[in-house]
Amino acid sequence: MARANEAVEAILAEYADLIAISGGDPHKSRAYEKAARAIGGHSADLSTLDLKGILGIPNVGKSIAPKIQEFLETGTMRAVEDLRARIPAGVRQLISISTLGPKRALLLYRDHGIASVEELADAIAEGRLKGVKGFGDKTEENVLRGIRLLQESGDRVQLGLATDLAEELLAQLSAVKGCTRCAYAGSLRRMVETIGDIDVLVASNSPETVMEAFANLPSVGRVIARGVTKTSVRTTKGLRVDLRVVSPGVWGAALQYFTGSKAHNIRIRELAVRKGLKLSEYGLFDAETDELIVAETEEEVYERLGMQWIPPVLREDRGEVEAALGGRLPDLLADGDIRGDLHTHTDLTDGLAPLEAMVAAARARGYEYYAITDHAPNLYMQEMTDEKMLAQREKVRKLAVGSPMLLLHGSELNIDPDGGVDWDAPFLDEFDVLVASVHSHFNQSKDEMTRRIVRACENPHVNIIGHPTARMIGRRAGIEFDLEEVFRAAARTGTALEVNSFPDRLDLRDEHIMWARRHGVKFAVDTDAHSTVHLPFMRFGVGTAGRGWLTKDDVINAWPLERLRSFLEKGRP
DNA sequence: GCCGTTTTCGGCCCGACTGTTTTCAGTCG
Repeated sequence: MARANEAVEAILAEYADLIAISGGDPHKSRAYEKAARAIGGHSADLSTLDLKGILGIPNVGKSIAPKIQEFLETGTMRAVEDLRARIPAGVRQLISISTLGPKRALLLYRDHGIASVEELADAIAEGRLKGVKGFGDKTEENVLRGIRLLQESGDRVQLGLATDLAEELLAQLSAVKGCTRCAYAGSLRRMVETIGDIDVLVASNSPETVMEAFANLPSVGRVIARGVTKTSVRTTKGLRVDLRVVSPGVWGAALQYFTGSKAHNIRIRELAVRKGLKLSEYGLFDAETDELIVAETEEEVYERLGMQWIPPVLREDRGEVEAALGGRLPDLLADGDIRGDLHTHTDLTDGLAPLEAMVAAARARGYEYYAITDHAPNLYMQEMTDEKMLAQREKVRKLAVGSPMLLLHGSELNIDPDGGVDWDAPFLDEFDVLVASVHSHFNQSKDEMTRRIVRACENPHVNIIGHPTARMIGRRAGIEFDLEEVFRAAARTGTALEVNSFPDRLDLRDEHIMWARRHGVKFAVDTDAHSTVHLPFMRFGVGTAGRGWLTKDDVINAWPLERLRSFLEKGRP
């Protein structure tokens, strides 16, 4: 269920952007940015807090707190409305283009009247920015690349956002009289990394009632189309949702059909045809007599076609049909298989929650073990020191006493341009687990980058390569390296590759996971949590791992402690 | 605008990279 925090975080972040674009005090902009982040990561739901409680959130003071209250009570923030009136939404979109910040966005708008990404693309294409201060050939090229990335993601939203919205809709729909079952289908059910629209399926004998209730849900902004079996709407946040209502008797066939993928369904239907059958969203039929054979559950449909039921995350026509026919589907990693999280942060660096809160939240998830891996000193902005790290270790050791959950003390190291990491061997020796990630120098040549990561794998202290491609979905393409060579090195050296569960990373991605697995690579499905509220992101990592065909044997944090321990030793003396 | 203290206002993540304005502003992590 979505909390009030997310909406407040979004509007404060927007205000921060608008201040920056309008040429306001950069520190003020930064203050709103910090407040937005703190609220997004705050463990309590804002709507349960009074003014005093709101003021208790770090970086929220006597100016921002009343604005939050205003927003919670009225749904708007006057200060933001005022700036929105002066700066078109399209101008704000300009700064989501990588390499384009508030200064140049302001210049483009004020001096050249460019008020949207499309207008900027046109202006560059028509050469209207030639000679404009700050826009040389290289800059134009970078901006165009940024625009392409943005346009490729189009109207798609990240998996996390779509999941929150879909679950909220399902909760509301299931309360509607006459709704006997409801679920989301489509790319969301397959846990694809970005979602174009949400497909919701309802089983009901009174479709009109359900359609009527759906069109009037609070999160629905506009009804695009309304028919007997299908209603399409756009939510207040701009995401398209298609609702389909079917009779309860054909639930399984409909769910199978609307889950897709298209390629998977084509394969399944061909299979049906060869067996003298016909499959549609209304059921599996005898092709000759049109007699209904099965339709009520997905399991029956797959079974009648002579195959195992296929988990939705596998339905991409990437070999799952053959495997299901042969009874060889993998026993996929499931949420319940995860025994611990091996990559998390606290407020000692850029996290938002103190160590104790993170540990308590992890314990509440029932983990057997849990690693704290704050940033290492070479990421200078985090201001980590040996002393701070050692003091944290003391705290971790004390917290661990008497705890049923084992605490591991680690760090997220920075892989430098040559493949080296922070600290020397004696200092590294004292950690329980070490993640190493690329945080800088993203533009090295492919060869240099490959050598860099292979060297990190070869480091006997490095257990996990964090977010291996360093991509940010819709914002930054990943770094480029020779995947084969890195996968071979990871397998050879006993270095796990991370499946980072953060919805804007999901890194490695599904195809890369499949590929790496064939080389015998092991994986760590981690959240990279910077707050207690990020720990549940684990489900997105598990979904992505499933899309990559991983079983619990492939994932080191699904292993019993002793097996994990021995992996982490990595043959060190 | 927040924070912390020097309790009343000054500092705010610090360093690197990139492209271009050839001496540094803008952007990023």
